[in-house]
Amino acid sequence: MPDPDARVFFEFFNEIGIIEQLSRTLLEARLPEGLIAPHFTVLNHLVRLGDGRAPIDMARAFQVPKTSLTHTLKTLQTRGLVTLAPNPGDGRSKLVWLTDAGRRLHGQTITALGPDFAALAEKIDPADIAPILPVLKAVRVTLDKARDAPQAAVLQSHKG
Amino acid sequence: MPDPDARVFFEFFNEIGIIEQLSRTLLEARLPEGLIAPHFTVLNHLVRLGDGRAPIDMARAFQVPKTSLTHTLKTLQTRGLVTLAPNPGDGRSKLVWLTDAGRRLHGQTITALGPDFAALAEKIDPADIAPILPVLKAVRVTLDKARDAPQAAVLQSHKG
DNA sequence: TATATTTAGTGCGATATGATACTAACAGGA
DNA sequence: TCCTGTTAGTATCATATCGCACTAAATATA
Repeated sequence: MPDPDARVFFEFFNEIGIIEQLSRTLLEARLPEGLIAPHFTVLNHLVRLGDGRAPIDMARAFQVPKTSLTHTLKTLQTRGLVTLAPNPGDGRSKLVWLTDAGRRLHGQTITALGPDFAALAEKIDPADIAPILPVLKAVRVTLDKARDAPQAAVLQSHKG
Repeated sequence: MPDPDARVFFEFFNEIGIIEQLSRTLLEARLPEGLIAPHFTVLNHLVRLGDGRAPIDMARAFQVPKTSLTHTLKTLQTRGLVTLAPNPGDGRSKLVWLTDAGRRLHGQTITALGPDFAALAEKIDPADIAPILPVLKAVRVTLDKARDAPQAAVLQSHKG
């Protein structure tokens, strides 16, 4: 690691990884027994962007293999948090809909996280967080494009 | 999510999660078949902080259950990247040592990531990343303390 | 239209993660 | 020293992740 630029990114991704793990643990402490972060991610996606979406589109959005999403959706379906219906526009596909229980659980989880974020806000000034959001977004978009760009084959996995 | 402060943190953790996944995919594309991010994390920890460490200390450092680390170490051991020896100072414990192959693989992986980081540096100015590292570190430390603080029992999982 | 290719979803198997429960070893107090 | 509680590691089991291969449906091409 002789290159100082590379070192900065290396440390950046290291911090990202640790924070992701800590925040995931926090989220999962607020979810009902047996539900983990990926389940909430699906609910959150459907609430924020609207339900009635195809699993394949969600798998792409989350950058996970479609087999993983199939499994996640099966658990959510079993617990009555989403329903899967045929996609009228494409016989191969399905559409995922939130149930009332799913929508309710999402709201309850957000509510349960409120005190945690309030406590965090006492230690970390949100005004320090807001300005770094655009940087994070730029990194995310760049990594995302690199993954999709054909010429950046080196960055591609065989997920899909 | 009525509280604007909470919203900032929510979006922050959302970006963190996505970047973590994309960067993990990138790292794993640079690792040999069958090795994934947690394996590299162990090698990196031992190279940077020195080997001859007890598994329990590493489990705490990574915030993973010790059973998960046992499994990770078993794979690294099978592939000849680390060795496990008795801990002379504690009969219950062991010490993890890097093999030459393990140290070599770590270096090779860093080298392999060089071009990726160089490409990233063309899109994202490292000078924009450096100043946010202290903020990320502050968030990480705060979450970490919250997890350990007894009075913040709500933040605690039952990992350990 | 007929055929070939691509795509959405899933079954299956291998590996990973983590909760529970256990053993062996350490540590503190009587 | 003995006893009690704690701690490090692991076996086991349930669930999660994801690559591979398959089916059915859509799309492209001849």
